[in-house]
Amino acid sequence: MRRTTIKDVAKAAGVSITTVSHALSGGSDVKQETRERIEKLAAQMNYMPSFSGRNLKNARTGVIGLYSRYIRGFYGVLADAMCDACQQAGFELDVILAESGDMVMSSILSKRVDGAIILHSGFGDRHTEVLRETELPAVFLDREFSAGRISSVLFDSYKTGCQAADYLCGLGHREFMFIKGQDTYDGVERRRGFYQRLRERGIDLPSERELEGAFDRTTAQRSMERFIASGAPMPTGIFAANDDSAIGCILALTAAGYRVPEDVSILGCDNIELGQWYTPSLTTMKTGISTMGRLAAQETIALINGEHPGRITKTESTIVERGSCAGAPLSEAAAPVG
Amino acid sequence: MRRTTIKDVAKAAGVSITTVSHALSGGSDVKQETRERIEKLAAQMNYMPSFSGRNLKNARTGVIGLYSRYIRGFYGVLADAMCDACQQAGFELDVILAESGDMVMSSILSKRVDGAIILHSGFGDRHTEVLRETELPAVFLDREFSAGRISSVLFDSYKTGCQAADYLCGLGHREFMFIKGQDTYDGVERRRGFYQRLRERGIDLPSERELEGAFDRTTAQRSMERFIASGAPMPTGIFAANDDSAIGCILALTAAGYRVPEDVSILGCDNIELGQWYTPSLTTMKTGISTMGRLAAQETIALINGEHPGRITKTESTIVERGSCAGAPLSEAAAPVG
DNA sequence: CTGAAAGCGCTTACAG
DNA sequence: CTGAAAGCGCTTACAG
Repeated sequence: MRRTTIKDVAKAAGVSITTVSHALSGGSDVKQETRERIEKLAAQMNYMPSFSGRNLKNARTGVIGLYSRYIRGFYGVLADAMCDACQQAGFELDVILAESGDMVMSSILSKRVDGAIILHSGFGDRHTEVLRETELPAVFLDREFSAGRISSVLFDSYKTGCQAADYLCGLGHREFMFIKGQDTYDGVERRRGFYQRLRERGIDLPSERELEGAFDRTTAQRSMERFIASGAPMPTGIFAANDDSAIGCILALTAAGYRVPEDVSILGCDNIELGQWYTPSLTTMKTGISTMGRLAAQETIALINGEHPGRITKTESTIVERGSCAGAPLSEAAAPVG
Repeated sequence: MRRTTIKDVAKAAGVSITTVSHALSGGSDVKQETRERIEKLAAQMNYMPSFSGRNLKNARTGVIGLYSRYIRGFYGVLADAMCDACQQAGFELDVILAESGDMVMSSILSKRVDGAIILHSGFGDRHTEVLRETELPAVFLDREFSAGRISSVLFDSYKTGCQAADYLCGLGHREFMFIKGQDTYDGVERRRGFYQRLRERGIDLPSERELEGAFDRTTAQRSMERFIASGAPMPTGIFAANDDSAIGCILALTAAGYRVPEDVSILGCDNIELGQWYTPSLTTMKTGISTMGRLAAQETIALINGEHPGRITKTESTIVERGSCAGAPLSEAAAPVG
């Protein structure tokens, strides 16, 4: 690969590299004529300062890194929102796909980014401790942690769980079921809020009515099929830890002859696009992924600028009422048709 | 931010920076005992060679850059597949979100990546010319171009268009419609193949039966509504430039009383996830996004390794038969029910 | 307004 | 087996 350096430009312009640097950075005084000549030459020669050369002196890269294992789906929406916020502030967003927490840490320790946004299940307490020692501005999206220059930006998933309970209770339901997600921050908190609010309302959710799930369609579907096969009475209000699980549930229920929402109401969480096209369309909790992405990027930038120390920010959810929830049926428990 | 450098490690270990470098890079001979002491110290001190320091000497970054404007949806699936292929070859994939072609070019000229995968509508001929001069290994995903160290990896969208025509003709259709996409490589080529194959079969597609679309649901839906309102006879076989447009069409048609696929068959393109859940489920051309991502990453790596000069690779589509296409109805033109 | 020089953190011949 | 020295491409006091 051919690389044009500042030396080449200096030689072509007949000046020192110092003058080229000055002319191009625009900072210090350079004679108008000289500056123009250099700028023209630089453009002509496709000169662009080397990232590494510049960074070695500056200790500032101008890039914010988003560290994750995947980038499809949820992550992509998040990243697009972050990108907008970064560009507005003059930063570039790099999505750095890392297999392990160690790889995330290595990349951070190699001083490639001015700030890091971390959403990686492989990033453990050990890494967090190192991160804190480096004093690099960083934002977590999947755990509640703050210190020095480290913040967290999260969904208020506990509250979301509470809202879910309130909504279903408001429709008159008294018999509930919860479809678990994975043991991530959001999975745990949504569950905790849902149970807590039911308890406050004097409603007990027995453990056999908590079904296994993994944030995907299939696991929830299988769990529900097993529950149906067990012959246990079907509750009328179901909260699934996310939309995919809710859809898996609906699939199993309708296959067994239950009507949604007439017999059973199902409330999802996330507001994925598919939800509005599904039949029945999915009633769900809208968590606001783009908002979170924007907030996370802005928080990272604020941390880089030293505007305030690390802190925890939470964003709230709103309900999206569609076709999968209705008032509780008159009889205590739901039964399949025919 | 605190930064541990090779000097700190050298001082702590009581050796020169040369020895630290040797010990950590693993290459040259260092006494076993010394190496172990240095490795232990480096780990303890959270030392990791600076990306910039190392890169300045090496002229090799170990990173492959994916340059695009967005990362959600389609792009995310692509990036995840690329990431797998990159990691297998010891490269890191960075997704660099750039607003403009100039930004892509600047990033490339700043020598931050060993190879670039480019999927950016803002990257024009002017940029391509500069790219060629830099001799940086690069792969385009959205144009047919090859030279020196530049390859293209593409969907064979012309052939996809041909297959679409063959499939609908095979079902007995003779009256067609095409829903346009945008003027991207794939949009243009899908159209070209579809028309060409119809022509070969002696079928003419009059211009009033080419409807405007923009690869999204809404534009296609509006176009179809206008067509219906015009009172022109409805063809029985429709090929939409992508799945979103196909869904827009179905929305407009069913709202007007047409039955899909009994009255009108609709064939999409892309095989998006939604297609299988939609009612009717969408018959579509599966283009293989993950395959393309993997191929693109492998091609970039081959170019970096100098295995062969730039070239053009195309991947083919396969039909996914579902519920939106059926045999042509007996009457010449479709009519809405009731 | 311009330039010589130091130095950022590393690697790599080269000498010992 | 170990280290002094040069140099990668830049920026930034500093001198003139």
